[in-house]
Amino acid sequence: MLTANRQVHLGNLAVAGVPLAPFPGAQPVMHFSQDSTLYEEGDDATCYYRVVSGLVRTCRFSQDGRRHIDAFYKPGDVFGFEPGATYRFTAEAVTDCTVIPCRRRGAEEPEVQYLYSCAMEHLARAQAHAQLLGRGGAAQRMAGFLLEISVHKQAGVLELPMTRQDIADYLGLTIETVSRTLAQLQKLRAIRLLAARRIEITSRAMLQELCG
Amino acid sequence: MLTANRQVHLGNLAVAGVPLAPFPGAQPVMHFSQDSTLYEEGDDATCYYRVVSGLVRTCRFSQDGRRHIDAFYKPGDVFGFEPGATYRFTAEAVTDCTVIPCRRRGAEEPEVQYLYSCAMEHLARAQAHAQLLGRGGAAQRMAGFLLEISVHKQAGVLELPMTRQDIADYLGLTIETVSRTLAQLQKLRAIRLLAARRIEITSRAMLQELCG
DNA sequence: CGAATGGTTGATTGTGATCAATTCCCGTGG
DNA sequence: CCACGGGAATTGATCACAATCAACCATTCG
Repeated sequence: MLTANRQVHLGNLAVAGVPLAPFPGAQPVMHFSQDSTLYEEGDDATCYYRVVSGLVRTCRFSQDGRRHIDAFYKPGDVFGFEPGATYRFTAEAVTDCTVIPCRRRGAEEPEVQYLYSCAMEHLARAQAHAQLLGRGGAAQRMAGFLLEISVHKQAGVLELPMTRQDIADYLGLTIETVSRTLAQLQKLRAIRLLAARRIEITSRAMLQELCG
Repeated sequence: MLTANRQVHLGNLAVAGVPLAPFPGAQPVMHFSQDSTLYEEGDDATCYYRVVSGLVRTCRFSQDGRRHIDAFYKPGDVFGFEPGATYRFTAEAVTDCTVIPCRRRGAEEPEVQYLYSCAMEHLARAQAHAQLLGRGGAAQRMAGFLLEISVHKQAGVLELPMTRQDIADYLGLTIETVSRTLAQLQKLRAIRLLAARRIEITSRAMLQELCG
């Protein structure tokens, strides 16, 4: 088992001990296994989802075969709502995961109120992502990514649920560059590579300085 | 005069002849001259705005001095609403422009309904921007940019209100690369450079193929 | 044990950044 | 009208960084 979010209690909808806001119109939970597809780009956007456990990615493919990862969603995050009638991204399970689907209804209250806050949350993330990609260097992007996924983590040790390819496609780099850049950050004493998927952040300050 | 949106009628709030949706809580219009600042990152986000005429950019500076342009807003677009209490970007006038400010009120109906659709619109744009920046080549980014700003334009000739530096900061490139890439696209017969700020799109299909 | 997958490391190439002149475009003033 | 000046844009030469191509290593699984 890659992920181990043992604190999930479906009964009261709490993740890691933190109770979640009510999720209007929730349906029974669904399980997906690693690398399976939750929905595909172009499908009718009948539902949006909240992640209960595991990690989900939304992505899209260019016609030259390159994959662009739009975002990662961790427990508590909501994804899959759309301005239009169809999904603009494909959603896939990075790890085995559990999600709560929720039928889209015709923009009633208080659903809109809730969705609005979600949309703003997503907006901020997408803008941050664009800024990350606009920044020149691989080190800057990598530093930004590490800070992004380690936010809300007080402990210095990160478990990365995603592969190097996932990271590369999220940062607009190649796996080789991701690997080299991590090695380089380790040489700078900003991080320590405990294992391929385990990273200790030894100097958050240095990462922040790197990504500006 | 750089911009010439002569069809603006303030009386009935129409832009280029197309009537705009009502703008709840609108205040008297404001004018800003080229390169002036509408608000700065960190200011209290008291208002959001709709562009009546001209072009507005939202941007942010990294501590190494590099500028990242988040988005351009043209007549009819709404910008400046925020998840938090302060602006996360600086807004500047690319050209002389006129905007309608609107006080943020405490999330009442039907304001939220309206803001929700704006947020989703912004979200889609920010995601598209991130994807543009994630794509490798300068030609791909440039092609994507040209398609983006020429959408809703049937005529083949584009008037660019922004400088090469603006384009560069939006695409995460340098002005030299922007210039060279445009020249290259011209050699491919995808566009024709009529003047520095006038571009004719001769093959939209080729641009689409380039950016995938 | 061998195959498969994911990750790292090395050598080389290619693309865009950087540094450095020019050229173009406009508005101004003689 | 033309000369001039200044900002914007283009073009050229070189350099740096990440992509690519290619082995190689580590771990897991049959």
